[in-house]
Amino acid sequence: MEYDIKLYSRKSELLKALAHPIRLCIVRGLLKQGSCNVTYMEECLNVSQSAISQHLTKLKTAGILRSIRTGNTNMYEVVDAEAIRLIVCLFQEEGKEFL
Amino acid sequence: MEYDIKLYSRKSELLKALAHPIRLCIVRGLLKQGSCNVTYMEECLNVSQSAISQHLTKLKTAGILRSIRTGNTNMYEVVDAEAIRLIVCLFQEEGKEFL
DNA sequence: CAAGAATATTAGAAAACACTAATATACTAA
DNA sequence: TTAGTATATTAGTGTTTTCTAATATTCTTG
Repeated sequence: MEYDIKLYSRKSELLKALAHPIRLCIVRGLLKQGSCNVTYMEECLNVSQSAISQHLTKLKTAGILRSIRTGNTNMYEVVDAEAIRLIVCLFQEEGKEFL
Repeated sequence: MEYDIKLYSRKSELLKALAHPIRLCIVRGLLKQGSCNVTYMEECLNVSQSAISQHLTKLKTAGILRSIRTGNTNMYEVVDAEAIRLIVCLFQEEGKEFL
């Protein structure tokens, strides 16, 4: 049992970033529908604007999402391949497709 | 973006349980070598006995590990299929085998 | 320009986490 | 039975997380 701190810290940072029901739903939702803006998420998830925004910031800081501003709205999308793999794995039920 | 709270909470609990470098190392180590006891982990990871024990408890509570007591020592092993899938996915590097 | 819409940021409080130090429990062996 | 070994539990403390409420920033539009 080798403890490569760097490796395990990096991997667990990824897990931590995803380890919240709202963030998990956001990332999976984005994977399913490509991209969307903050207000839409706010309405769907029924969570305050500030809370959503803070979760998005966390996901962005972790390198999982990026945002593209178009005028007044900010579209988010998933960009981290490892996160995508993980989500797909996490939600693949035996015998079912994910997307 | 449907927010099935139950589903996402359950999944994020699993992620949270794994989202710590020491716990991640423990679970992956156990996957690699089948099972091992607390003292061994303590020495390998160079973490205090109490800390290890507390992490193990957390993993056990999450249903990821179980322990089998034999006399004086407690052997732990991974029992959660979903956790195994996740770890394998997380550590599979492109083009490489995991185990 | 003024008002409104979309989003981000900040401050602060409550809860959860992770560690240490100390102690408890349970078994083994002299 | 006493000492030692392996592990668990508890209490306490500092840190991190997550939320709300308030405010700030940026754009758009009348």
